[in-house]
Amino acid sequence: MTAESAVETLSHPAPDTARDLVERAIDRGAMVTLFGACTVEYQGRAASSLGLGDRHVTLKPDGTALVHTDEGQQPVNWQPPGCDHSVTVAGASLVILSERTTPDEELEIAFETVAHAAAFDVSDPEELAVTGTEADLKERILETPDLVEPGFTPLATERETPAGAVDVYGEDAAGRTVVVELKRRRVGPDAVGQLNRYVDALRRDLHAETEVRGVLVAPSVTDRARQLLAEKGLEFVSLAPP
Amino acid sequence: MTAESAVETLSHPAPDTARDLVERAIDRGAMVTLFGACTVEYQGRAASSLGLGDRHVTLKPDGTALVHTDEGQQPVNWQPPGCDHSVTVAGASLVILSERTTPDEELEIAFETVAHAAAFDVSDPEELAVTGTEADLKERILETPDLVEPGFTPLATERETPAGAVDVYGEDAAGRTVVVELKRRRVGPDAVGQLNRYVDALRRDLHAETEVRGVLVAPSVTDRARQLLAEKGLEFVSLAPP
DNA sequence: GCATCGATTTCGTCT
DNA sequence: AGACGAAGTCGATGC
Repeated sequence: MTAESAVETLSHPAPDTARDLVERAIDRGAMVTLFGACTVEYQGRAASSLGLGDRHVTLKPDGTALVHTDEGQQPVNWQPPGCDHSVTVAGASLVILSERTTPDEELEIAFETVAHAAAFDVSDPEELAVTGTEADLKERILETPDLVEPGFTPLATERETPAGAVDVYGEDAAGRTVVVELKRRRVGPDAVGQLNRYVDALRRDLHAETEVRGVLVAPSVTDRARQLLAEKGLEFVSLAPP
Repeated sequence: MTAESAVETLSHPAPDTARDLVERAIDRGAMVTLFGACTVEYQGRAASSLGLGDRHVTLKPDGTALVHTDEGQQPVNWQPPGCDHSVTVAGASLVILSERTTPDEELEIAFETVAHAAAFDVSDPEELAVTGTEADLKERILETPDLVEPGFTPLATERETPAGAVDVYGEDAAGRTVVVELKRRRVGPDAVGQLNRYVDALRRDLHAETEVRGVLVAPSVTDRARQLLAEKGLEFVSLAPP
């Protein structure tokens, strides 16, 4: 990150010229972008094929590959971090190959035409700071347990059960065990199923005479989720992250 | 998508020059990319702040915004399709603002330095064709129901229950109701919870004397998922998408 | 518009 | 490496 960051660009380069730039950029750990008409083939956990069209391709120094069309937030094709990228010229085409193992996956991008190629030297020392997450909601409850209900006492977070870890584990004013499942946003049936699994597991694990309550804490619930809560004898408390 | 796709680029432009290019590109429905040192602020469903660093920014004609660092497949910040993008100059900075309503969300990218700016005219007539999905697994079972078990007869797909839609609904050789939940890959406790919700719901809905079996079809299960299946009296059949 | 669920989910954390 | 659950998840479908 400098006032004059190192940038190398080519407009409508010949395949050989583009290959040289991409090869050098990958070698020195730069970020590469390509734009042009290409086809994309993927094989791995699934398989896909994409006919000729204009796309924007990004190769990151960590081994990520992204193929973006003009629509959508998600790339139309991609490869996760840790892949090996290589570039070759096949006839008049520039071919990008991105591969990895465990699982075996391969992404091939064949540019019939490269309209633009660029290499960027990237320096990014900063970490993203996010608020409004489930972790923030948990802290809020640990600071003010009464928000769950008067007399609630947290005893542990991430307490392990045979069905997984409970977000907040505690007891109510009457000494009954309380399992709290937190969600940062409006919840559906899946969250009720999750809470129910934990309550079930603890009822099995703890002594038979121990009463176990399950409380779902979230900003709101859907109708179906509320129905499922009622059927399972579980409770809901409306609360959002700070 | 032409042999000479329209591409406009600037290296180390002045803020005003970059603003003009970005503004014109947005107006004509082109894809915009920017690279340089910037800060990013987000407020909406959550909130985040990102200090100064080199990033690659993409603005798509459908209103998507993406901010990528040198690491990770996911953008460090973003805005989904449907947002309004605007560009202004504030002092020496180029500021990109991306906004939407329902929910109210705002992303502000302030470039201290623009190392590169580009506008791409995109034409992409092709649709992605994917195989190896859950839908492919479903088709496989409908074609050859014996893969679930000899004598299995599918009666409906996406059959509605009070707990959600069942992937494949049918009956076994003895006439018992069978609920099949499909997963394209190895499954954990969540899938068992899902299947259990459907089975529970149907046992309530159907007459008391009707026996309901639940079968999870996936390539494999985790130990915990297998344990939960056993506790709930549910079954597992190993099968992968074609 | 909301609800539900799949996804080549990705990502972080912990075992 | 695998398991488990969160995510500003996104995206597709149905109501």
